Amino acid sequence: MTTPKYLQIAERIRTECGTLHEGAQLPAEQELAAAYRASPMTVRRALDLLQEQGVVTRIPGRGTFVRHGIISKSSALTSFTEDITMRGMTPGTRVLGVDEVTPTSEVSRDLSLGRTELVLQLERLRFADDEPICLEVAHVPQRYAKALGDSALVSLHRGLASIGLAPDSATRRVHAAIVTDRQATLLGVPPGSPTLNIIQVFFDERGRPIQRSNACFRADRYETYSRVRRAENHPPTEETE
Amino acid sequence: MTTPKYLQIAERIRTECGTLHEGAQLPAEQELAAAYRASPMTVRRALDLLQEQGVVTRIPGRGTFVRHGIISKSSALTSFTEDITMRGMTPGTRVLGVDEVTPTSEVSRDLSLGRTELVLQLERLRFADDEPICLEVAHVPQRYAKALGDSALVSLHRGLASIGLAPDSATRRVHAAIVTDRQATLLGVPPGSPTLNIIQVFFDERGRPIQRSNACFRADRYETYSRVRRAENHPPTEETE
DNA sequence: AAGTGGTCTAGACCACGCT
DNA sequence: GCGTGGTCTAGACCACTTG
Repeated sequence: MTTPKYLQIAERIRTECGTLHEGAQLPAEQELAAAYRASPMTVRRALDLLQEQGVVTRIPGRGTFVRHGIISKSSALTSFTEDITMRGMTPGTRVLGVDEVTPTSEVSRDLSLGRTELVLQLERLRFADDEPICLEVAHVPQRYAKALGDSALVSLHRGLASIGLAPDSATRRVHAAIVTDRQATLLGVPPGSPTLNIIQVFFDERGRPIQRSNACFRADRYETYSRVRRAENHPPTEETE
Repeated sequence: MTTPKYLQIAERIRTECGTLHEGAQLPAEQELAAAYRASPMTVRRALDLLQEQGVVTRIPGRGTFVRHGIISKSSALTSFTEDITMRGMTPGTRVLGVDEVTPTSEVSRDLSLGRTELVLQLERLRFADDEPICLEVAHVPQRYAKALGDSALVSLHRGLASIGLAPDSATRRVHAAIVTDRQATLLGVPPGSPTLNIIQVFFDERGRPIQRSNACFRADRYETYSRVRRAENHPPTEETE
């Protein structure tokens, strides 16, 4: 077994949750332990994970309950593929277009481009279990895109990483909007539907912008979930550095 | 001892880290277990917490090391007032209603309420520079609300903090929607306008849920912004596409 | 009183980084 | 080979909710 048992159990429970209705009660931890032939502590750890990811809620003295919000999760630097697989669904992608274009002023500013620099524009329709979820437009400075070749069509981040430009941090803006006609058609939602838009600018470890992404999600199938903590206050004594 | 031992140990190790220099190696888990007179699993859980909070780094086969350099979690736990002030605007609030109500099943789950427990519901219209931008509905378990009195009307978070229930962490869900008729009227936007909805559940330092908030923002006047970093795991693993 | 999750124990074995 | 963290066991007791 290369993958830890608690992760295997978490996956099995996660898919199990997919077949249950919202608010359904899961078997008690001891029963789960017996069912999956593991010790209570191991099952507990799997449930800890699922709770952290918003898949279940646990109420002391009551039980453990299913909680499918919509999709989502994103507190760290996550990709669409990670987000979807983490919810037990199968991600898919259809490339709609690849072009060299003159960037808009907003793209140019976000990527710190020179005045004459072009960008590679990659437009993709994203799926979860064969249903369209997201229309994404990505931009990469042309000087990086050349080194990418066709690997960009497979996985943009992996392609960038292979040429020494692994994303290390990102800025993220989230806002709501109404679908455009084109978005409505591609996403298969009626006109007037709301969308959740996430604009990210990725930076490598040296702080250079390497990619911008404008992702438009169906609001009825996607939400973000994250856990935040109060500012970390303590290095109480000194921070001379 | 009402507070769990692993939390006590985490606090002691945390303060211990404050007196050590960056990168200093902590004693092995077994030594820590002996020093704090706890079992290995309990110490492990304390270290899990500290690692998640960025206080220490653990490297398999090497050891556990102090890491008080970084901080700046993605988006910290902020209140509406802090948020608006930080954007250079002047916050304002109008209380629309205060009631004791039977919670919906969703509120009940999020706050881990007993089946018969009531909640204090506080509905507020929030302003930035005298313009309405957010309609917020907050819920507090009745057993806490009693100790609050009228201080809740001034500042909910400050009131909770004054009775020893300072928010320490929160879960945050963000999704998009279309205004209801009532929201449109209160926020002063036309029907069919998009909204950015943020549902937060606040927890005290012991992880007990103390408040839930459902905030509905005008999409034309509000977006979230955050900076995220790659997970601090090991350098070169995992995909980000 | 019964059932649930929350905590805790006192060990075990493994994979890994080192020398 | 040694020490480290990572996983896992098979129980135990407690606090809590519910009938």
